[in-house]
Amino acid sequence: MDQQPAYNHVHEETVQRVNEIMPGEEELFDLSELFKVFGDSTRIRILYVLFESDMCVCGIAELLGMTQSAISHQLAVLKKAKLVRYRREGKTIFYSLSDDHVRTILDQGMEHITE
Amino acid sequence: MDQQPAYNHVHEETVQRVNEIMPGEEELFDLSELFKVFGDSTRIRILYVLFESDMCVCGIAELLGMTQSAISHQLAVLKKAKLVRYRREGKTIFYSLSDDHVRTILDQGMEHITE
DNA sequence: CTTTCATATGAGCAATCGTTCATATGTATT
DNA sequence: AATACATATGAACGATTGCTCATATGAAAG
Repeated sequence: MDQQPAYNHVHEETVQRVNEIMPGEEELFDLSELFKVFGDSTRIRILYVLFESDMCVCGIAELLGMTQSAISHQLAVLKKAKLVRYRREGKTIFYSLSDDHVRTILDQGMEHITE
Repeated sequence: MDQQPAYNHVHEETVQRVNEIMPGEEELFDLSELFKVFGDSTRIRILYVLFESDMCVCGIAELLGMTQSAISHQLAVLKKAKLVRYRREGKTIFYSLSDDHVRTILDQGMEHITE
């Protein structure tokens, strides 16, 4: 008896090519989680601050005119995504950017929206 | 009478440098809106499909194992962000990628998560 | 050890998001 | 015109998000 093809509208060849390049479930999850982090203007502003200088939490809060708590929550998100590092100096904790992908990703995004 | 400085923890010089490079309110909004679009694995999967081939809505739906409605809603989001184009051919509408930033942004994201 | 300053964290709330379901729009075929 | 097919869209739902508020942790100074 005939086996029905899984796809009717798409060439089987195309299906195979797509399946070859499609990232796995876990990679897709991690990738979308990463971009979610960039998907908030407060977090983007924090990253732009850190482009210029390492800074403590209350410094960032002052500069952006937001509460310490709000900034701390967002830094936790950036930290979890490994976009920022931190070091302790006495009572103060200084945050800094962890790598260059941050800048590249933001620059590419900026290019897209300004064309 | 002495004017109190606006910021206590941050050097005035740093404040100025940050204000110079910080994108304006509208740019920040657009930028975060753009990255929100990448922040969903269904939309990322659609983009990966379109890397391989232009495709109709029901084709994408079949390939990804999702409903036509769900895909159509997400394509509307991608369309609004100008990440995809479309052309009509009879009853069918074919979607395709609109520019190369999509690939660069996804590649940079992938580099970040796989290191 | 108590106080103070810097930061982190948990609960709660309004707002936003992604999907489903039902239905509307639009194009070709008869 | 009537039907069929491809796509779009609006309402509704549970889930997630970003902030606030109150409080906890942690380090230095007294």
